[in-house]
Amino acid sequence: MFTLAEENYLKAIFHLENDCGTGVTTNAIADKIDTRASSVTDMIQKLADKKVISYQKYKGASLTKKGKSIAVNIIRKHRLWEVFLVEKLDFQWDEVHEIAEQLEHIKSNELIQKLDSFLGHPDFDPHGDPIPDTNGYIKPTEKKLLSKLKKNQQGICVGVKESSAKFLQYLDTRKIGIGSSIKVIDKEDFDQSMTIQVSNKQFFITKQISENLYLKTI
Amino acid sequence: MFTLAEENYLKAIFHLENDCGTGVTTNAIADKIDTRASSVTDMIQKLADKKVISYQKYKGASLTKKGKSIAVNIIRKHRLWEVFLVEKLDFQWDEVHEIAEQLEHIKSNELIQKLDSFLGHPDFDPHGDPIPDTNGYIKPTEKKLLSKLKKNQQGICVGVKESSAKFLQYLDTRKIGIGSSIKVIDKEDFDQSMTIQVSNKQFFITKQISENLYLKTI
DNA sequence: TTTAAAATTTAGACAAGACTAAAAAATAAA
DNA sequence: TTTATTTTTTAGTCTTGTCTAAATTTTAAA
Repeated sequence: MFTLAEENYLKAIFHLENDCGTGVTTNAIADKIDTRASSVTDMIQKLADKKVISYQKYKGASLTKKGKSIAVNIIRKHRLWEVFLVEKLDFQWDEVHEIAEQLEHIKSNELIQKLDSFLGHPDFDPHGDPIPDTNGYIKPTEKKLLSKLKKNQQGICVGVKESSAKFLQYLDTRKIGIGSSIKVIDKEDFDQSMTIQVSNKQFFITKQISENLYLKTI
Repeated sequence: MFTLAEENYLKAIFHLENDCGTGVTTNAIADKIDTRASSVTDMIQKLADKKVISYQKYKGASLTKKGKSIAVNIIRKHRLWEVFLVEKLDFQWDEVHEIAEQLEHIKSNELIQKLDSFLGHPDFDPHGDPIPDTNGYIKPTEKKLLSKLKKNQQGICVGVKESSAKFLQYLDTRKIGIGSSIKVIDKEDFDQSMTIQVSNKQFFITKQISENLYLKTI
Protein backbone atom coordinates (compact mmCIF):
# COMPACT_ATOMS: atom_id res chain seq x y z
CA MET A 1 0.00 0.00 0.00
CA PHE A 2 1.23 3.47 -0.81
CA THR A 3 0.95 6.63 1.22
CA LEU A 4 -0.61 9.81 -0.02
CA ALA A 5 2.80 11.40 -0.48
CA GLU A 6 4.11 8.41 -2.41
CA GLU A 7 1.06 8.42 -4.67
CA ASN A 8 1.56 12.09 -5.41
CA TYR A 9 5.17 11.53 -6.37
CA LEU A 10 4.25 8.66 -8.66
CA LYS A 11 1.60 10.75 -10.33
CA ALA A 12 3.97 13.68 -10.78
CA ILE A 13 6.66 11.46 -12.27
CA PHE A 14 4.14 9.91 -14.61
CA HIS A 15 2.98 13.28 -15.91
CA LEU A 16 6.52 14.59 -16.31
CA GLU A 17 7.65 11.46 -18.09
CA ASN A 18 4.65 11.69 -20.38
CA ASP A 19 5.16 15.32 -21.25
CA CYS A 20 8.91 15.41 -21.58
CA GLY A 21 9.64 11.93 -22.81
CA THR A 22 12.62 10.58 -20.95
CA GLY A 23 13.77 10.15 -17.32
CA VAL A 24 12.61 12.81 -14.94
CA THR A 25 15.02 15.05 -13.06
CA THR A 26 14.94 15.75 -9.36
CA ASN A 27 14.36 19.43 -9.89
CA ALA A 28 11.49 18.85 -12.28
CA ILE A 29 9.71 16.81 -9.64
CA ALA A 30 10.48 19.37 -6.95
CA ASP A 31 8.98 22.02 -9.15
CA LYS A 32 5.90 20.01 -9.99
CA ILE A 33 4.92 19.18 -6.45
CA ASP A 34 6.23 22.37 -4.93
CA THR A 35 8.80 20.88 -2.63
CA ARG A 36 12.59 20.96 -2.20
CA ALA A 37 15.02 18.96 -4.28
CA SER A 38 16.42 17.33 -1.16
CA SER A 39 12.99 16.07 -0.19
CA VAL A 40 12.59 14.66 -3.67
CA THR A 41 15.88 12.82 -3.43
CA ASP A 42 14.75 11.22 -0.17
CA MET A 43 11.47 10.14 -1.64
CA ILE A 44 12.75 8.79 -4.92
CA GLN A 45 15.25 6.69 -3.03
CA LYS A 46 12.38 5.25 -1.06
CA LEU A 47 10.33 4.67 -4.20
CA ALA A 48 13.30 2.99 -5.86
CA ASP A 49 13.58 0.63 -2.84
CA LYS A 50 9.93 -0.22 -3.37
CA LYS A 51 10.63 -0.99 -7.04
CA VAL A 52 8.13 1.47 -8.40
CA ILE A 53 10.73 3.65 -10.05
CA SER A 54 14.16 2.98 -11.41
CA TYR A 55 16.71 5.50 -10.34
CA GLN A 56 20.43 6.07 -10.42
CA LYS A 57 22.05 8.86 -8.47
CA TYR A 58 22.29 12.08 -10.44
CA LYS A 59 20.55 10.44 -13.42
CA GLY A 60 16.90 11.08 -12.71
CA ALA A 61 14.01 8.66 -12.25
CA SER A 62 11.51 6.80 -14.36
CA LEU A 63 8.56 4.62 -13.46
CA THR A 64 8.79 0.85 -13.54
CA LYS A 65 5.89 -1.14 -14.91
CA LYS A 66 4.51 -1.45 -11.41
CA GLY A 67 4.96 2.24 -10.71
CA LYS A 68 3.29 3.19 -13.93
CA SER A 69 0.33 0.99 -13.19
CA ILE A 70 -0.13 2.63 -9.80
CA ALA A 71 0.16 6.11 -11.27
CA VAL A 72 -2.30 5.39 -14.06
CA ASN A 73 -4.79 4.03 -11.58
CA ILE A 74 -4.64 7.24 -9.57
CA ILE A 75 -5.14 9.23 -12.75
CA ARG A 76 -8.10 7.03 -13.66
CA LYS A 77 -9.65 7.77 -10.30
CA HIS A 78 -8.94 11.47 -10.58
CA ARG A 79 -10.60 11.75 -13.97
CA LEU A 80 -13.61 9.64 -13.07
CA TRP A 81 -14.23 11.79 -10.01
CA GLU A 82 -13.95 14.90 -12.18
CA VAL A 83 -16.64 13.54 -14.45
CA PHE A 84 -18.80 12.84 -11.43
CA LEU A 85 -18.33 16.35 -10.08
CA VAL A 86 -19.20 18.02 -13.36
CA GLU A 87 -21.87 15.68 -14.69
CA LYS A 88 -23.67 14.78 -11.51
CA LEU A 89 -22.96 17.56 -9.05
CA ASP A 90 -23.01 20.46 -11.50
CA PHE A 91 -19.57 21.79 -10.82
CA GLN A 92 -17.89 23.93 -13.48
CA TRP A 93 -14.85 22.46 -15.20
CA ASP A 94 -12.53 24.92 -13.48
CA GLU A 95 -13.70 23.95 -10.00
CA VAL A 96 -13.07 20.25 -9.91
CA HIS A 97 -9.34 19.76 -9.95
CA GLU A 98 -8.61 20.40 -6.27
CA ILE A 99 -11.45 18.23 -5.05
CA ALA A 100 -10.44 15.42 -7.39
CA GLU A 101 -6.90 15.70 -6.02
CA GLN A 102 -8.33 14.56 -2.73
CA LEU A 103 -10.81 12.02 -4.04
CA GLU A 104 -8.20 10.27 -6.17
CA HIS A 105 -6.60 8.85 -3.03
CA ILE A 106 -9.70 7.06 -1.74
CA LYS A 107 -8.89 3.38 -1.61
CA SER A 108 -11.53 0.96 -2.89
CA ASN A 109 -11.45 -0.82 -6.19
CA GLU A 110 -15.11 -1.62 -5.94
CA LEU A 111 -15.92 2.05 -5.47
CA ILE A 112 -14.16 3.02 -8.67
CA GLN A 113 -15.68 0.19 -10.61
CA LYS A 114 -19.15 1.20 -9.47
CA LEU A 115 -18.50 4.89 -10.02
CA ASP A 116 -17.37 4.11 -13.55
CA SER A 117 -20.62 2.22 -14.24
CA PHE A 118 -22.70 4.92 -12.64
CA LEU A 119 -21.12 7.48 -14.95
CA GLY A 120 -21.69 5.25 -17.99
CA HIS A 121 -18.04 4.37 -18.55
CA PRO A 122 -16.92 7.79 -19.78
CA ASP A 123 -13.92 8.01 -22.09
CA PHE A 124 -12.84 11.55 -21.28
CA ASP A 125 -12.81 13.84 -18.29
CA PRO A 126 -14.26 17.37 -18.38
CA HIS A 127 -10.97 18.77 -19.68
CA GLY A 128 -10.82 16.31 -22.55
CA ASP A 129 -8.23 14.05 -20.97
CA PRO A 130 -8.72 10.36 -21.65
CA ILE A 131 -9.73 8.11 -18.76
CA PRO A 132 -7.51 5.02 -18.51
CA ASP A 133 -9.44 1.74 -18.48
CA THR A 134 -9.26 -0.85 -15.68
CA ASN A 135 -6.09 -2.31 -17.15
CA GLY A 136 -4.43 1.07 -17.29
CA TYR A 137 -4.77 1.33 -21.03
CA ILE A 138 -5.05 4.88 -22.30
CA LYS A 139 -6.55 5.16 -25.73
CA PRO A 140 -4.12 7.17 -27.86
CA THR A 141 -5.84 10.25 -29.18
CA GLU A 142 -4.53 12.20 -32.11
CA LYS A 143 -4.67 15.76 -31.01
CA LYS A 144 -2.60 18.78 -31.90
CA LEU A 145 -1.77 21.91 -30.01
CA LEU A 146 -3.58 24.85 -31.53
CA SER A 147 -0.17 26.54 -31.74
CA LYS A 148 0.90 23.96 -34.35
CA LEU A 149 -1.87 24.87 -36.78
CA LYS A 150 -1.25 27.13 -39.73
CA LYS A 151 -3.38 29.90 -41.14
CA ASN A 152 -6.78 28.69 -42.34
CA GLN A 153 -6.51 25.30 -40.66
CA GLN A 154 -9.26 24.37 -38.26
CA GLY A 155 -10.28 21.78 -35.71
CA ILE A 156 -12.45 20.82 -32.80
CA CYS A 157 -11.23 21.54 -29.32
CA VAL A 158 -10.72 18.19 -27.59
CA GLY A 159 -8.75 19.17 -24.53
CA VAL A 160 -6.62 21.59 -22.59
CA LYS A 161 -3.02 21.17 -21.54
CA GLU A 162 -3.09 23.56 -18.62
CA SER A 163 -6.10 23.04 -16.44
CA SER A 164 -5.69 25.80 -13.91
CA ALA A 165 -8.89 27.51 -12.86
CA LYS A 166 -7.64 30.80 -14.30
CA PHE A 167 -7.02 29.42 -17.74
CA LEU A 168 -10.33 27.57 -17.80
CA GLN A 169 -12.16 30.68 -16.73
CA TYR A 170 -10.44 32.60 -19.50
CA LEU A 171 -11.73 30.02 -21.97
CA ASP A 172 -15.21 30.35 -20.52
CA THR A 173 -15.21 34.09 -21.16
CA ARG A 174 -14.33 33.35 -24.78
CA LYS A 175 -16.94 30.60 -24.99
CA ILE A 176 -14.29 28.03 -25.78
CA GLY A 177 -14.92 24.56 -24.44
CA ILE A 178 -14.53 20.92 -25.34
CA GLY A 179 -16.27 20.52 -28.70
CA SER A 180 -15.80 24.11 -29.85
CA SER A 181 -14.85 24.53 -33.48
CA ILE A 182 -11.79 26.73 -33.84
CA LYS A 183 -10.30 28.15 -37.04
CA VAL A 184 -7.00 29.98 -37.42
CA ILE A 185 -7.77 33.21 -39.26
CA ASP A 186 -4.33 34.71 -38.99
CA LYS A 187 -1.05 33.84 -37.35
CA GLU A 188 1.79 36.22 -36.49
CA ASP A 189 5.22 34.73 -37.17
CA PHE A 190 6.94 37.14 -34.85
CA ASP A 191 5.32 36.18 -31.54
CA GLN A 192 3.10 33.25 -32.56
CA SER A 193 -0.03 35.16 -31.61
CA MET A 194 -3.16 34.30 -33.57
CA THR A 195 -6.51 35.53 -34.60
CA ILE A 196 -8.97 32.68 -34.30
CA GLN A 197 -12.61 32.22 -35.01
CA VAL A 198 -14.92 30.46 -32.58
CA SER A 199 -18.56 30.17 -33.68
CA ASN A 200 -18.68 33.31 -35.81
CA LYS A 201 -16.69 35.45 -33.42
CA GLN A 202 -13.09 36.32 -34.11
CA PHE A 203 -10.56 37.27 -31.52
CA PHE A 204 -6.92 37.52 -30.76
CA ILE A 205 -4.98 35.05 -28.59
CA THR A 206 -1.38 34.88 -27.45
CA LYS A 207 1.00 31.98 -27.87
CA GLN A 208 0.44 31.12 -24.23
CA ILE A 209 -3.17 30.30 -25.01
CA SER A 210 -2.59 28.42 -28.25
CA GLU A 211 0.02 26.24 -26.60
CA ASN A 212 -2.50 25.01 -24.08
CA LEU A 213 -5.40 24.05 -26.30
CA TYR A 214 -5.64 20.68 -28.00
CA LEU A 215 -7.54 20.31 -31.24
CA LYS A 216 -8.55 17.44 -33.41
CA THR A 217 -8.02 18.69 -36.93
CA ILE A 218 -10.61 18.08 -39.64
CA MET B 1 -7.61 23.28 9.49
CA PHE B 2 -7.54 19.90 11.15
CA THR B 3 -5.54 16.85 10.27
CA LEU B 4 -7.03 13.46 9.56
CA ALA B 5 -5.89 12.19 12.95
CA GLU B 6 -7.39 15.16 14.75
CA GLU B 7 -10.67 14.75 12.94
CA ASN B 8 -10.83 11.11 13.92
CA TYR B 9 -10.26 11.94 17.56
CA LEU B 10 -12.98 14.58 17.50
CA LYS B 11 -15.40 12.16 15.93
CA ALA B 12 -14.57 9.44 18.45
CA ILE B 13 -15.01 11.82 21.38
CA PHE B 14 -18.33 12.99 19.96
CA HIS B 15 -19.68 9.47 19.67
CA LEU B 16 -18.46 8.46 23.13
CA GLU B 17 -19.90 11.58 24.71
CA ASN B 18 -23.19 10.93 22.96
CA ASP B 19 -23.42 7.31 24.02
CA CYS B 20 -22.18 7.55 27.56
CA GLY B 21 -23.27 11.02 28.52
CA THR B 22 -20.49 12.74 30.37
CA GLY B 23 -16.77 13.51 29.85
CA VAL B 24 -14.85 10.88 27.97
CA THR B 25 -11.95 8.98 29.51
CA THR B 26 -8.56 8.49 27.93
CA ASN B 27 -8.95 4.74 27.85
CA ALA B 28 -12.36 4.93 26.22
CA ILE B 29 -10.89 6.92 23.36
CA ALA B 30 -7.90 4.63 23.09
CA ASP B 31 -10.28 1.73 22.83
CA LYS B 32 -12.51 3.37 20.26
CA ILE B 33 -9.77 4.31 17.85
CA ASP B 34 -7.57 1.35 18.59
CA THR B 35 -4.54 3.17 19.86
CA ARG B 36 -2.57 3.50 23.12
CA ALA B 37 -3.63 5.59 26.07
CA SER B 38 -0.37 7.51 25.92
CA SER B 39 -1.04 8.50 22.33
CA VAL B 40 -4.48 9.68 23.34
CA THR B 41 -3.05 11.83 26.10
CA ASP B 42 -0.71 13.48 23.61
CA MET B 43 -3.50 14.18 21.20
CA ILE B 44 -6.07 15.45 23.67
CA GLN B 45 -3.51 17.88 24.99
CA LYS B 46 -3.04 19.15 21.49
CA LEU B 47 -6.79 19.36 20.91
CA ALA B 48 -7.20 21.22 24.19
CA ASP B 49 -4.57 23.74 23.05
CA LYS B 50 -6.63 24.22 19.92
CA LYS B 51 -9.75 24.84 22.03
CA VAL B 52 -11.80 22.09 20.48
CA ILE B 53 -12.03 20.08 23.66
CA SER B 54 -11.90 20.99 27.30
CA TYR B 55 -9.63 18.80 29.31
CA GLN B 56 -8.11 18.57 32.73
CA LYS B 57 -5.45 16.05 33.57
CA TYR B 58 -6.86 12.78 34.83
CA LYS B 59 -10.40 14.10 34.39
CA GLY B 60 -11.25 13.15 30.82
CA ALA B 61 -12.21 15.29 27.87
CA SER B 62 -15.34 16.79 26.37
CA LEU B 63 -15.92 18.73 23.17
CA THR B 64 -16.25 22.49 23.18
CA LYS B 65 -18.86 24.13 21.00
CA LYS B 66 -16.28 24.50 18.25
CA GLY B 67 -15.13 20.90 18.60
CA LYS B 68 -18.67 19.62 18.50
CA SER B 69 -19.39 21.58 15.37
CA ILE B 70 -16.36 20.09 13.63
CA ALA B 71 -17.28 16.58 14.74
CA VAL B 72 -20.87 16.92 13.62
CA ASN B 73 -19.76 18.18 10.24
CA ILE B 74 -17.60 15.11 9.74
CA ILE B 75 -20.51 12.91 10.72
CA ARG B 76 -22.73 14.78 8.28
CA LYS B 77 -20.25 14.09 5.51
CA HIS B 78 -19.89 10.46 6.50
CA ARG B 79 -23.62 9.84 6.42
CA LEU B 80 -24.23 11.72 3.17
CA TRP B 81 -21.50 9.70 1.47
CA GLU B 82 -23.09 6.52 2.81
CA VAL B 83 -26.37 7.49 1.22
CA PHE B 84 -24.55 8.17 -2.03
CA LEU B 85 -22.83 4.81 -1.96
CA VAL B 86 -26.03 2.87 -1.31
CA GLU B 87 -28.54 4.90 -3.31
CA LYS B 88 -26.44 5.81 -6.32
CA LEU B 89 -23.67 3.25 -6.52
CA ASP B 90 -25.68 0.21 -5.38
CA PHE B 91 -23.53 -0.76 -2.46
CA GLN B 92 -25.07 -2.88 0.28
CA TRP B 93 -25.54 -1.26 3.67
CA ASP B 94 -22.83 -3.41 5.21
CA GLU B 95 -20.21 -2.35 2.66
CA VAL B 96 -20.20 1.40 2.98
CA HIS B 97 -18.74 2.22 6.35
CA GLU B 98 -15.06 1.86 5.52
CA ILE B 99 -15.30 3.83 2.33
CA ALA B 100 -17.25 6.58 4.05
CA GLU B 101 -14.54 6.69 6.70
CA GLN B 102 -12.23 7.88 3.97
CA LEU B 103 -14.67 10.12 2.13
CA GLU B 104 -15.70 11.98 5.27
CA HIS B 105 -12.31 13.72 5.33
CA ILE B 106 -12.58 15.29 1.89
CA LYS B 107 -12.44 19.03 2.36
CA SER B 108 -14.89 21.12 0.36
CA ASN B 109 -18.02 22.71 1.69
CA GLU B 110 -19.36 23.19 -1.78
CA LEU B 111 -18.94 19.50 -2.49
CA ILE B 112 -21.05 18.51 0.48
CA GLN B 113 -23.68 21.08 -0.27
CA LYS B 114 -23.96 19.82 -3.84
CA LEU B 115 -23.87 16.19 -2.79
CA ASP B 116 -26.69 16.86 -0.36
CA SER B 117 -28.81 18.41 -3.14
CA PHE B 118 -27.96 15.61 -5.53
CA LEU B 119 -29.20 13.09 -2.99
CA GLY B 120 -32.37 15.08 -2.37
CA HIS B 121 -31.46 16.24 1.15
CA PRO B 122 -31.84 12.88 2.84
CA ASP B 123 -32.70 12.79 6.55
CA PHE B 124 -31.21 9.43 7.39
CA ASP B 125 -28.28 7.31 6.32
CA PRO B 126 -28.64 3.67 5.24
CA HIS B 127 -28.38 2.49 8.85
CA GLY B 128 -31.14 4.79 10.00
CA ASP B 129 -28.83 7.36 11.60
CA PRO B 130 -29.98 10.97 11.22
CA ILE B 131 -27.96 13.27 8.98
CA PRO B 132 -27.08 16.56 10.71
CA ASP B 133 -28.13 19.64 8.75
CA THR B 134 -25.75 22.38 7.58
CA ASN B 135 -25.91 24.04 10.99
CA GLY B 136 -25.06 20.83 12.77
CA TYR B 137 -28.57 20.31 14.02
CA ILE B 138 -29.53 16.69 14.50
CA LYS B 139 -33.24 16.06 14.57
CA PRO B 140 -34.03 14.14 17.76
CA THR B 141 -35.70 10.87 16.90
CA GLU B 142 -37.69 8.89 19.39
CA LYS B 143 -36.46 5.40 18.99
CA LYS B 144 -36.20 2.51 21.40
CA LEU B 145 -33.91 -0.44 21.57
CA LEU B 146 -35.77 -3.62 20.69
CA SER B 147 -34.46 -5.01 23.97
CA LYS B 148 -36.63 -2.52 25.86
CA LEU B 149 -39.88 -3.79 24.36
CA LYS B 150 -42.14 -6.17 26.22
CA LYS B 151 -44.06 -9.19 25.02
CA ASN B 152 -46.62 -8.33 22.35
CA GLN B 153 -45.26 -4.83 21.70
CA GLN B 154 -44.21 -4.01 18.18
CA GLY B 155 -42.50 -1.36 16.09
CA ILE B 156 -40.77 -0.41 12.89
CA CYS B 157 -37.04 -0.82 12.64
CA VAL B 158 -35.54 2.66 12.22
CA GLY B 159 -31.87 2.04 12.83
CA VAL B 160 -29.05 -0.10 14.12
CA LYS B 161 -26.68 0.66 16.96
CA GLU B 162 -23.84 -1.56 15.85
CA SER B 163 -23.11 -1.19 12.18
CA SER B 164 -20.41 -3.76 11.69
CA ALA B 165 -20.58 -5.66 8.44
CA LYS B 166 -21.14 -8.92 10.33
CA PHE B 167 -24.14 -7.68 12.24
CA LEU B 168 -25.67 -6.11 9.13
CA GLN B 169 -25.17 -9.29 7.18
CA TYR B 170 -26.86 -11.23 9.99
CA LEU B 171 -29.84 -8.90 9.67
CA ASP B 172 -29.87 -9.44 5.92
CA THR B 173 -30.14 -13.21 6.37
CA ARG B 174 -33.16 -12.60 8.61
CA LYS B 175 -34.63 -10.09 6.16
CA ILE B 176 -34.50 -7.35 8.77
CA GLY B 177 -33.80 -3.86 7.45
CA ILE B 178 -34.80 -0.25 7.97
CA GLY B 179 -38.59 -0.19 7.74
CA SER B 180 -39.15 -3.79 8.80
CA SER B 181 -42.04 -4.33 11.15
CA ILE B 182 -40.99 -6.30 14.22
CA LYS B 183 -43.19 -7.77 16.95
CA VAL B 184 -42.08 -9.34 20.21
CA ILE B 185 -43.80 -12.73 20.42
CA ASP B 186 -42.07 -13.90 23.54
CA LYS B 187 -39.33 -12.71 25.85
CA GLU B 188 -37.24 -14.78 28.22
CA ASP B 189 -36.62 -13.05 31.53
CA PHE B 190 -33.61 -15.17 32.30
CA ASP B 191 -31.29 -14.16 29.43
CA GLN B 192 -33.33 -11.49 27.65
CA SER B 193 -33.55 -13.58 24.53
CA MET B 194 -36.66 -13.11 22.41
CA THR B 195 -38.84 -14.69 19.82
CA ILE B 196 -39.80 -12.03 17.30
CA GLN B 197 -41.94 -11.89 14.23
CA VAL B 198 -40.79 -10.19 11.06
CA SER B 199 -43.26 -10.26 8.17
CA ASN B 200 -44.99 -13.53 9.12
CA LYS B 201 -41.81 -15.34 10.06
CA GLN B 202 -40.95 -15.98 13.67
CA PHE B 203 -37.51 -16.55 15.01
CA PHE B 204 -35.34 -16.46 18.01
CA ILE B 205 -32.79 -13.75 18.79
CA THR B 206 -30.31 -13.19 21.59
CA LYS B 207 -29.99 -10.13 23.79
CA GLN B 208 -26.95 -9.13 21.76
CA ILE B 209 -29.17 -8.66 18.74
CA SER B 210 -32.06 -6.91 20.46
CA GLU B 211 -29.70 -4.43 22.07
CA ASN B 212 -28.49 -3.27 18.69
CA LEU B 213 -31.76 -2.67 16.87
CA TYR B 214 -33.68 0.57 17.16
CA LEU B 215 -37.45 0.58 16.71
CA LYS B 216 -40.06 3.23 16.53
CA THR B 217 -42.98 1.81 18.48
CA ILE B 218 -46.52 2.03 17.21
C1' DT C 1 40.81 21.52 -20.24
C1' DT C 2 40.32 23.96 -16.44
C1' DT C 3 36.91 26.82 -14.03
C1' DA C 4 32.32 28.40 -12.90
C1' DA C 5 27.59 27.43 -12.39
C1' DA C 6 23.82 24.48 -11.80
C1' DA C 7 21.87 20.26 -10.25
C1' DT C 8 21.82 16.69 -6.97
C1' DT C 9 22.77 14.40 -2.85
C1' DT C 10 24.04 14.01 2.11
C1' DA C 11 23.85 15.32 6.89
C1' DG C 12 21.38 16.89 10.47
C1' DA C 13 17.10 18.87 12.31
C1' DC C 14 12.11 19.22 13.00
C1' DA C 15 6.89 18.33 13.44
C1' DA C 16 3.18 14.96 13.59
C1' DG C 17 1.62 10.91 15.50
C1' DA C 18 2.43 6.78 17.03
C1' DC C 19 4.86 3.49 20.51
C1' DT C 20 7.11 1.37 25.14
C1' DA C 21 8.37 1.69 29.73
C1' DA C 22 8.20 3.98 33.85
C1' DA C 23 6.20 7.38 37.05
C1' DA C 24 2.28 9.58 39.12
C1' DA C 25 -2.49 10.02 40.30
C1' DA C 26 -6.99 8.17 41.14
C1' DT C 27 -9.88 4.48 42.52
C1' DA C 28 -11.02 0.17 44.73
C1' DA C 29 -10.12 -3.23 48.24
C1' DA C 30 -8.67 -4.80 52.61
C1' DT D 1 -7.13 4.39 56.31
C1' DT D 2 -3.65 2.16 54.37
C1' DT D 3 -2.57 -0.91 50.43
C1' DA D 4 -3.26 -2.69 45.87
C1' DT D 5 -4.93 -2.01 41.37
C1' DT D 6 -6.19 0.56 37.58
C1' DT D 7 -5.93 4.70 34.92
C1' DT D 8 -3.49 8.38 33.19
C1' DT D 9 0.50 10.92 32.23
C1' DT D 10 5.46 11.67 31.30
C1' DA D 11 9.81 10.65 29.20
C1' DG D 12 12.11 9.02 25.57
C1' DT D 13 12.14 6.67 20.94
C1' DC D 14 10.65 5.75 16.12
C1' DT D 15 8.82 6.62 11.33
C1' DT D 16 7.24 9.62 7.67
C1' DG D 17 7.95 13.46 5.17
C1' DT D 18 9.63 17.76 5.20
C1' DC D 19 13.35 21.43 5.65
C1' DT D 20 18.23 24.07 5.56
C1' DA D 21 22.95 24.05 4.88
C1' DA D 22 26.81 21.95 3.19
C1' DA D 23 29.13 18.70 0.15
C1' DT D 24 29.39 16.44 -4.15
C1' DT D 25 28.62 15.56 -8.97
C1' DT D 26 27.42 17.04 -13.48
C1' DT D 27 27.12 20.36 -17.01
C1' DA D 28 28.30 24.67 -19.22
C1' DA D 29 31.55 28.30 -20.14
C1' DA D 30 35.89 30.34 -20.76
